[in-house]
Formats: sequence, structure tokens, C-alpha cells
Amino acid sequence: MSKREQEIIAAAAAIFKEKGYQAATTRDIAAAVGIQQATLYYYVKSKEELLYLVVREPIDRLYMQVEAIMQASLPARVKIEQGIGVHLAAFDDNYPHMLVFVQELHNVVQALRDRLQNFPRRYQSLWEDILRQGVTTGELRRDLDITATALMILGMCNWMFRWYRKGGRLDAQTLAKQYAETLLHGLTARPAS
Amino acid sequence: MSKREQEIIAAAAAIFKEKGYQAATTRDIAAAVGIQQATLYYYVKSKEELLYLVVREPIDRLYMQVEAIMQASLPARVKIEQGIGVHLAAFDDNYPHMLVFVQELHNVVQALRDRLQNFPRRYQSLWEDILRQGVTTGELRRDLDITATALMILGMCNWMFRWYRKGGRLDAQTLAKQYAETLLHGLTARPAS
Amino acid sequence: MSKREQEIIAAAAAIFKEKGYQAATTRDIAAAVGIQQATLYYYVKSKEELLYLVVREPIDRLYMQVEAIMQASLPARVKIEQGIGVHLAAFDDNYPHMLVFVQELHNVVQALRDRLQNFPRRYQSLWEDILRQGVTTGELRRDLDITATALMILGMCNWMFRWYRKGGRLDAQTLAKQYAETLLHGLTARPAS
Amino acid sequence: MSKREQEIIAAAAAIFKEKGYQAATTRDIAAAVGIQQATLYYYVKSKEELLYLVVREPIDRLYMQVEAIMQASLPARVKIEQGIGVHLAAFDDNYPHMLVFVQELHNVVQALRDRLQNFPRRYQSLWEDILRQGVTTGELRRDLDITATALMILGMCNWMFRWYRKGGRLDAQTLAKQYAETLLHGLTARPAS
DNA sequence: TATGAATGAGCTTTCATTCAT
DNA sequence: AATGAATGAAAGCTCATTCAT
Repeated sequence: MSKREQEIIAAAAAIFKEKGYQAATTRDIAAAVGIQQATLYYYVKSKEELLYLVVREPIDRLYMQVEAIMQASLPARVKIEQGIGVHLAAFDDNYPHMLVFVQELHNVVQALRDRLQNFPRRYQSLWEDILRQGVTTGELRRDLDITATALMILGMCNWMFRWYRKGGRLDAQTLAKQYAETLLHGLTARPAS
Repeated sequence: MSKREQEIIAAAAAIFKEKGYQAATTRDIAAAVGIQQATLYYYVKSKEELLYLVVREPIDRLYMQVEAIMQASLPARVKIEQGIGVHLAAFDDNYPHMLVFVQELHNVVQALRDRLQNFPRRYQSLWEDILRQGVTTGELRRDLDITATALMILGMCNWMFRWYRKGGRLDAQTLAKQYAETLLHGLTARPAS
Repeated sequence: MSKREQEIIAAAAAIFKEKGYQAATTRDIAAAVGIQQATLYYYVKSKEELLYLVVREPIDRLYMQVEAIMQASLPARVKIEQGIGVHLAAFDDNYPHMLVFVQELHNVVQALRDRLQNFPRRYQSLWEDILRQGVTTGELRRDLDITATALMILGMCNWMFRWYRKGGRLDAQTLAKQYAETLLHGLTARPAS
Repeated sequence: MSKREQEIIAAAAAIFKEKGYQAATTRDIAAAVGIQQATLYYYVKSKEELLYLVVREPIDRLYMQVEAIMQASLPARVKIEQGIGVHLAAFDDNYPHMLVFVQELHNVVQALRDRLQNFPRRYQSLWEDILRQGVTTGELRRDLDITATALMILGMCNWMFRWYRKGGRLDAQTLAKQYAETLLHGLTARPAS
């Protein structure tokens, strides 16, 4: 992948993030790179392809990281902590890309979802596996609804895309720790034992 | 508000939900109501206005409900339970409208956000208030980051827009109870006391 | 069909004729009608549809006319004369339309040919029928290659699209008579009997 | 002319034939040769030049052949037979090139026609000369319209471009004989004398 | 109350061509 | 002899919106 292509993908990520995929124009993107609109098409087949390119790599990496965590032999508690950690870190590292993913996937043609091999479903399954293991080993509450809980975790993590700003008061790792702590032990104050 | 206008808003909600605001066309919406594109403009000033109309009422109602909960004299635990309850119920009752709100507001001009009186921020504050009260009374953990926790709750609730289907396995009230339970006491299995 | 639509089709015929279908632009056509390009699309679905509309009617009429001739009970000689007559008259009456047909059909998507129900093949068959009848009745030479002769007739008639100008020295009916005469009796001078 | 240049011209002929001049792209042609688009321009000045190169040689050769026939001292009947023979043979030998010529010349800028020294007109004149000679010597019917007849002959010959396929049922020489026979003596069955 | 007709602005994409290397 | 990179110009088409009726 040439340097130009990387520039284009980065610019596209930023502009998709800012305006949304539909509202972003190829002219915008080209201008951000400092090239002509036509030149964009020398590097990229279409606007939709560009969306795919923006999203592909961080998505793949996140999947593989959580998959590795899932397969490791660790207590569920640690897997959950680490999983939330890498998820939020992905936002921290690739904010525009992840944001575009979370924000746009829904409104975009099926074709893209297919090319990402139905990532959202597969990723959700990974989390369900982690939770199921935890229930099986007795570490987690037996009455958990696995699916609902997985979606709860994904919800609280993905929602970052609405408010997270790199360099803000809350950095991703601090946040991950707090989320994991609350998720595992609840908001309720524990009686001083 | 005439019956026609209500029809138009309902149709717009459905189509914004399905295709997203940008991709939805005024033609689509008119066709769904069974009128001409031009007729739309007899009832509604612009497409953006339509988005506002779709979103305004359920948003206002939700705000008022949570505000009432916040001001009631109840334990934080109950406020959180009830707050999650009304939030998810709002999705249940007005799925397309809430979804449009959660999904689209972000990409739309500032003007619209102003007309909603910066709802997202105000709504977040409400939840922060509830949490702060709980910490003050000692009911909730003293080390909570109020903002992060509020955002965590909003995240897990709003994420419903990605997967919730009325009449599916999980109804909104069951889900609300589970979310509240996990949020308050955590995933971890408690020792049989 | 509104007056505007007719204007558009006429303008399209003229411009397709002049520049060819590919080189003609929808901007050209709109300008010729005196409307905006966008207005074109209020009346016509696409450029390709426009080509179809230009070509459809004269083509259908020609087919029906020759079909009627074929089915009449007349000597082959007369059928041939009349067939050439209506064929050349079609050019005379609808020059741009027929020309567009003869010129463009070949380079244009299969879809169009399908919509015209494979006119060229069917039309050729009609002529083959006429010839076959003539051979059967003994009026025409027994050694004729029916297909080759049909194509010869179509060739000499269709070639008009390359040079015919209404109001030129040769009008279509004169031409038709001469072509029929030569076709039936040859170029060779007959001995004064 | 280098071997590469010949390859390019042949490829261009094939692609112009298949898609038409306008729809053919320089990329298509380059790809067919196995070179880059830019490399094309090392060998050929422009796409239009390429059209000229495709067409020039077979056209020139045909002209010279018919010119020689015209100037020979032969009966008109034989000249016509031979003329049709070489014309159809030109299609047989250089199908894509001749087809491109017959099909495309019309839509292309005047400049190109000039470079071919107005071939169509000159070629038509050649045939008119042949016919005029035949009338003068009394071999052909005195009432012939020379121009119309020349155009009739060109029409039936050129129309081959629409249906001829090398190796099909009708080979060019058989066809030429039949066309000449019909042209000279007509379709009408002659009384057994 | 409703709409047929029209449009300005803008979109994605294509393409012949150029040029430094 | 060949090409990777770039582009100006233009194409077909869409859409929110207007307005006379």
C-alpha cells in the first residue's frame, strides 16, 4: 500500500467521521489529501471501497485480539477486563476508523458487511463465549442472560464513539478499568467488611 | 397537528430508520404516505424539520420521565432501576423515532441540536445527578467516576437501537431488570451466604 | 404522452442521429428542448430509455406494415415492390428515428434489443417469407438463397441511412420503384423484343 | 511500422468492432495488447489516430482494386461481378477493420474523413463510372439512375457488416456470385426458353 | 388541500491524455 | 521503450425544494 493510499484512507476516515459516509463527498476527501478528485480513483475503486478500507484493518485487529483473549486460559474476570481494555484501546488508537465503523456499518449496503465477514455477529459471539465460560466455571452469576449481557458490554464500550476525545479527561485505559470494575462488581457500595 | 401531518411524521420515522436520514428521500416518504413529493412541503418546511418532528416528542417525554424520577425521593438503586426502565420503554414504544434520534442526531447540523435544547447533554446531566445523589447518601461506591458511569449507562441503554426488535425474545422490561441488576451488583457470582 | 415528452423524443432523435448515441449528451438534448437537464429526468427514466422511445414507434409501424403485405394475397413481385416502398417510406417519414435505429442498435445493450422483441431478426423473417412464397409459386428463381437475398434487400434499403436527405434529388418513392425494378429484373438491358 | 504498433492496431480494430469507437477505451486496447495505457501514446498520437490507422490500409487496398477493375477493358457485367467480389473479399479478409470503417466513420470528426481523402465519395464515384460505362455501351439498361444504383450496390455489400461471420454458412465468394447474378438479372424466374 | 412541472446544485465516476522518470 | 501517477473535463443521474395553479 503506497503512502498516497494511506493518506487517502486516513483522510477518508477523518471525513467520514466528521460528516458521515453519505454526506462526505469524494471531493472533500481528495481536497483533504491535496489531490484531484479523479486521482482518488487511481487508487481506490469507489467510495464504498474506501469505506471498507477505512474500517477493515482496525476491525480485524480488534477481532483477533479478543479472540486470543477468549482462547487464553484465564479467569473470566480477567478476560472481561482485558477484553474491555483492548476494545477501548482500539477506539483510542484508531478513533476515526472505529467511529466510522460503529456509526456507518448500519446504513451501508449489505455488501460491505459481507466483506467484513459479518464482523459484528462474530464479535458478539466471542463475548458470549467468554461469558458462557465464566458461568460454567461458576465465576459469573448463573442467572445471566448471555446474549443480553454481551450486548450490554458492547453497548457501553461502543458508545465511546459518541463522546470520546483523545486527550480528554478520561483516557481509554482508566475508563476500561472503571468499566470492568463496575461491570464485575456493580455500582453498589460494599459494606465495609 | 392534522392527521396527515402525523402520518407524514410516522412515515418519515420509519424511512429514516430504515435508510438513514441522508439516504432517505422526500420522494420515499411521500410515497409511503401516498401523496406527492410537493405535498409534503405543504405540511412540513423541510426535510430537516421532519427529522426534528420525528424526534421531538419521544425525546421530550423521556426527559420528563427521568427528570421526575430524579426528583422523587427514592433510593438511588430504585431510581436507577426505574430510569433504565423508562429509557428502554421509550425504545419499545417509539422504536423508529428513538432510533432515528440515537442514530442520526450526530450527523445533523447544529441548528437541530439547538432546537432540542441540547437534549443529550441535559439528559446525561440528569443521570449524573442520580448517581451523585447515590454516592452522597453512601448507597453507591464512593470511587465512582460520575461522568464515566453515566455514559456507561447511556451506552448500554442506547445500544438497543442496534439490535432491539419488538416482539423478539427479550422484551424491554425484562431487559431493563437484568441491566439494572447487573449494573447494581455486578456479574460476579456471590458466595452463597 | 405529453407534448413535452414528444418534444424530448424528437430532440433526442435528432441529436442521436447527428452525434451518435454514445457521443450525444443528455445536456445536449435538454438544451435542444430548452429545458434543464434535470427536467429531462422528470419525463424519461434514463438515456437508454430515451433511445428506446425514439426508436420504438417507427419500428413497430414498419413491422406491422410489412407483415400486412406479407399476409395479403398478392404476387411476390407486388409484395416486394410494396415492401421496399414502405421500408423506404419509413425512412422518409421518420428519418432521424430510423437512422438512429439502424445505426445504434448494434452498439447498444442487449436490453434494448430485447425490448424491441428482437425486431431485426423478426423483420428479416418476414422478408424471407415473402421470398419463399415467390419461389414456391414459381414467380421467383428457384435457385435463390432465401436468407442471402433477404439480407441483400435489407442492405440496400437500410443503407439509405447513410446518404438519404429528405428533399434531395431522389425522393423515397422514386427510389423504391427503381430498387424494386432492378431487384426484380436486373441491371442488364433487355433485348428489344 | 514496428510489430508492437501492428499489435496495437489489430487490438484496436477488434475492440472498436466489439464495443464501437466511442465505447472502447484506451485502457481496453492497452490491456488487450498487454501494455499500459500510457504506453499506447508512445506508439500512437491519439485514439482518433488509432481509428485512422485501423481503417486506412484495407480501405486503400479496396479502392485500388476496384479502380483497377474499373480501368480494365472488360464488359460491365464482369466488372460488376469482380467489383462485388473484391468488396466482399475485403470484409472477409479484414473483418474488424472494414466493419469499423463502415460502422464508425460516420460519427467521427470530419478531420478523419479528410485524411481518408473522402474515400466514401471517391469509392462511390468508381462504381458510378462502372455503371455509366455499362449504360454507354448498351450493356446495362438505359433508364438506370446511376447514383441510386451505385448506392444500392454499396448498400447491399456493406450491409454484410451487420451479419457476416467468417466460417458461417455463406462464404464471401459464394455470396458475391449470388449478389452479382441477382443484380444483373433480377429475382424473377425466367421462362424456360 | 394538493400537485405537475421544473430546476440549481451537486454527486460519483470515467476517460483521453500528459509527463517526469 | 515503457510506465506510474496525475488530471481537466465532462458525463449520467439524483434530490430537496419551489411555484403557479
